[in-house]
Amino acid sequence: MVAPTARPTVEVGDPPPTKRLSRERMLACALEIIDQDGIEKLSMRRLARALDHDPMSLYRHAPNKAALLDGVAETVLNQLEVDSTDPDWAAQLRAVARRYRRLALAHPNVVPLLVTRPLATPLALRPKGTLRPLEAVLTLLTRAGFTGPDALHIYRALFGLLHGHVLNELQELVDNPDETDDLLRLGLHRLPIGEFPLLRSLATALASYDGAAELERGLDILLAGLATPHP
Amino acid sequence: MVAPTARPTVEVGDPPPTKRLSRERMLACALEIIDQDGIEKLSMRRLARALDHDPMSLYRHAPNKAALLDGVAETVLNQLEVDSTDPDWAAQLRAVARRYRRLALAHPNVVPLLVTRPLATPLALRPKGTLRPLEAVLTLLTRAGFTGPDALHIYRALFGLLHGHVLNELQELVDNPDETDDLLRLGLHRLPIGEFPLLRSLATALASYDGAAELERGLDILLAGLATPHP
DNA sequence: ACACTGGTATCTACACCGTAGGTCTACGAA
DNA sequence: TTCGTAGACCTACGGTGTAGATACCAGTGT
Repeated sequence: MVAPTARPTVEVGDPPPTKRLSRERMLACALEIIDQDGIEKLSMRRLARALDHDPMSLYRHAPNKAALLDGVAETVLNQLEVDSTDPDWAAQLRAVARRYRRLALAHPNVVPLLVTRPLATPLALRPKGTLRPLEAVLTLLTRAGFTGPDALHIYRALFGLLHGHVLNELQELVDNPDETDDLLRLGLHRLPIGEFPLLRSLATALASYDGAAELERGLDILLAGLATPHP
Repeated sequence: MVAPTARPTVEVGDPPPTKRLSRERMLACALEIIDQDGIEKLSMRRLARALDHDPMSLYRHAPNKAALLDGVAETVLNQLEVDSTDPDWAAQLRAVARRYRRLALAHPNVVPLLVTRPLATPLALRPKGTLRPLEAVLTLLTRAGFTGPDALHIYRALFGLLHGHVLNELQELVDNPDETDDLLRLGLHRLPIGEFPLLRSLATALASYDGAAELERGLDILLAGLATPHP
């Protein structure tokens, strides 16, 4: 028992040991965990452990876990650049689409959040970062001469296409990448042969999916279709 | 202490009190819960309670909760009719699309499962009910003269469109349905006015979204686009 | 110098979750 | 009768999100 009265200001480890928790740091760390292990492995406790803080401190920067997930989706979506001053609106939409695809492929585990979270929140209550791309596309299109409703229509068509495409592309994950035979690589040999003959016969076609080309073709069709008669 | 030796065959309540649990009953009940309260409110314990059984009995019919969710998605998707003998393939695709939309609107809370679960499972390991519509569309299209890869391509385009559209349409939920003013009804008055001027100005356009018409237009564009040059 | 105050970090606790493992019961076959 | 087996039930474990109490600490008024 040495100097029982001495109570130095710092004792057993600075309470905010690494750094002073901020919303950005928290969301960045959450994104990292999700990228590595998927959404369902992200828990408040694990996130706090990764940040070297008490779990409850997280609630200072997000009212609950759902809001935290919204925040993660927001940080990813905020990396989507939209140049609303581009005079060639169609080219800019193409560029946005390509960037969106790149983002989705960079964070495949976040895609369920991107497509699903908006279903849970009425539009006006969504995190502002989520609405920014929408507003940006709207200004791009109205500057190009479209009316408001038409711009909205085109925005919806574009992101419908994007969501659909990204979901398609991310499904093309491979069962056993080391296998050389497409049928085995995709695990299709497990299918009851009498029941799914066509599906089984398309092994090589399935294996040679080209996401980038597929998206370009979708954009071709969409942009051509938008040029034809008004809704 | 009366007759300590007496041990009647039925004691405190028939152990399977309501009925003899089956996979169908289990999935139907799970679907009901999800329809009412959403996915995150479905727990094994609550499902068991609703079925008047022990939670652990559920594991006799599904190896784990993820499989149960897959089963729910499967039961919904199995209600999607595809007539692969229809000689007019385009008309049949339209019909499938409309039925899919109707299904999604009937079970909006299941849609996250429909679009998300496939991301977690390689194609060949998915529940067979999930692959049935795929095989059916493929036979429809090959009977119509398309090659296998082309049929696959069209299938992907169709379901990309459908997923995108359904996600779009289900976002259009309204914040406060009693309000007459569109701006208030959508809660758009809460947006910082300087930041989202266009979005705010589109309140009435947002409020008058017509999902059925939008889908038809998407189908028009898609089917027209498929008629033009080959990939 | 002191007491007080208000915000922040931490701790404890609660109700619930998914599910591994063991036990009890009922029933068809030998 | 005995046995094997399949199904239902129970208990228990480690985890979850988060409400609420508590501990701390800077800043301010006196």
